[in-house]
Order: sequence, then C-alpha cells, then structure tokens
Amino acid sequence: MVDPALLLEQKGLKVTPQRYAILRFLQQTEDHPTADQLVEQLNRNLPMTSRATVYNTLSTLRDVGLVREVTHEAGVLRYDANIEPHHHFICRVCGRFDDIDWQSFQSLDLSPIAARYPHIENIEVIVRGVCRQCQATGNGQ
Amino acid sequence: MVDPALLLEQKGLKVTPQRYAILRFLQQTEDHPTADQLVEQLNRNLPMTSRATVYNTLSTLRDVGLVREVTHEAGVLRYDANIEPHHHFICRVCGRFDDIDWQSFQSLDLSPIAARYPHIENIEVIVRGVCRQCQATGNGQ
DNA sequence: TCTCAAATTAGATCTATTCTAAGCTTGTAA
DNA sequence: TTACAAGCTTAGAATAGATCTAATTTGAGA
Ligand SMILES: [Mn+2]
Ligand SMILES: [Mn+2]
Ligand SMILES: [Zn+2]
Ligand SMILES: [Zn+2]
Repeated sequence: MVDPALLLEQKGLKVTPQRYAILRFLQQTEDHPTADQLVEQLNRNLPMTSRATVYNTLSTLRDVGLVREVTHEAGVLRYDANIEPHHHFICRVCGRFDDIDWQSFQSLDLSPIAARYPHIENIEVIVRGVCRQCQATGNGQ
Repeated sequence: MVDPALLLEQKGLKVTPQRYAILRFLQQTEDHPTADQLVEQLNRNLPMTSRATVYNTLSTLRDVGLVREVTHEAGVLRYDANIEPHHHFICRVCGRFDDIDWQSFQSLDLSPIAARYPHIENIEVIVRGVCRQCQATGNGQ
C-alpha cells in the first residue's frame, strides 16, 4: 500500500483531505465502487466530501492515471485503484466484482490478431458467471 | 443471415414492423449501435419507430436472448445481434468497435481460475488500442 | 501573514434511460 | 361483421447519474 499523499505529489496534484480520502479508500477496498457509493461511504461518519468533489477528484485521478474507470455493466461506472493490468470476474446474481490476476491468463496469445491490430495498448478478460456464495445459497438460479 | 421474423416467432414474440426493422438492422450492421443511433438511423428515411419503442424492443430482444448489451465504455450502452461467443476490439481514438472471432483466443485456458470460479457462463476478451486507420492518419496520438 | 491559483461546494443543468397512461393493432369468437 | 382482449406503440413526464456553473474556501509559496 503506497501512501496516497506521495502518489498525489508525484503527479503534481495538491494533497487535500478529500483527495487523500478518496484515493486511500480506493486503494484499500477489494471492491470497485461507483462514485455514489464513494460519496456514501466516505461521508458515513464525518461528512467532508461533496458529491461534486468526488466526481471532480475521480476524473482528475483518472486523467493522471492513478485510478481507472471500469465499465462492464449497463449504466454503472466503477473505479479501480489497481492500475496494474488485470482481469475481472462479475457475478450475474449478486454483482460481485473481483480482480483476477494478470498471471491467471498468461496463456493468452495475441499473435492471431497481431496483423489486424498492430497497436494494442491494453487487454482485459471479463469472466461472467455465478460466484461460490450465490451458488451455495442458490439465489437467482 | 437468419430471417428476423422467424427468430421473433421462435421466441413467441409478435412480428411487428418496428421489431423486424430493429432486429434486421442489428443483424446487418458490422457496428454496435446505441439505442439513440438506432432511432436516428431507422427513422432516417421513413419515420415509423419511436424512441420508446426502440428502448422497449431492445429490452425485449435482450430478455429473450436475440441481442446482447455490450457495455465497455463509460455511459455508452451498445447492442449486438451477434450472440455467439466472441471478443471485441475498441479503438481509443475513434471509438471503432469490432468483433474478434472466438477462435482468435482459443488458447485461453481457464484452469487457473476453475477452483475459485467453478460456475463460469461467459468469457470475453476486450482488446483496446489504436486501429489501423487512426494510426495511419495519426489523429489523437 | 498575505496572496492567489487551485480546490471545493451547493445547486442547476444535462442526458440517457425508464415509466406512465392513452391509443392503436391484431387475432379470436360471438 | 362486430366486440373484445391482449399486446404493442407512442408522446411526454419522470428519474438518476454525471457534468457544469459560479461563488466560496483552502493552502503553498512569497
Ligand atoms: Mn480491478
Ligand atoms: Mn460484437
Ligand atoms: Zn454472487
Ligand atoms: Zn480508430
């Protein structure tokens, strides 16, 4: 876990309480929260961050590459402080949204599309299914 | 190209001019249009389909499995009548959104995640980069 | 401490999508 | 042919996430 203040400084951004809290929250969560979930969770105890600032800050952090936007569900924009290449699993039943290590799909071979797409910048595998918990409880089968 | 009317009947849906036109358009396009693009293109010559009907019909077709929603860009929901498993390429510069054959990533091996996710329903690889045209013209480098 | 560009804010606005309630079409049966 | 019901289409209203605006506050450097 890198100090959020350090990361912000490295990008030439002022370290404000709001930015610090938003980046730290994203670093610490296993989840991929939406802007609205961030507003709610950050202000749960001590309200100090407006909705506008959450949106502004997320855009700023995205622009400098400290977070990425993840958009694999209709109308839902999620944020991810894991900026290393990795993949995702999405549960059809509960919406659970997990990271999958890059290593897991090392086997993925790009040579079949290299001629058609010589300028690839990023690859991501989306795995959809039912998570262990939802399968155990049998909801939504 | 399967007759849209036949597909609609098979799913127990009434064949209306609007449904026929929407499904046929999606079958014939190489693109992955949004609801709004569909409204605009379907009504370009002969206006006969309201915005509400386009949204209703897309939801209906999605529910019966004749089209799928594709959501890999912030705030943009696209529709795809190619319901066979396949992958996608998205151009960062022009937004071009191509199909990539399932065959292209045959090499993809799921065994590393099989223990953690025993109930996988769908897999998709998203490839992002710059398409040949955008690279040639040098826009947005 | 003072200054001022940058950051934050509440609330207005925008926009894609969904909802509502009325009208239309089609198939069926009297 | 007429009556009815079910399903489809429609315009416009409502909703909600995101963005914009303009005023206020903050904080890093002089
Ligand atoms: Mn992630
Ligand atoms: Mn496709
Ligand atoms: Zn689940
Ligand atoms: Zn392009």
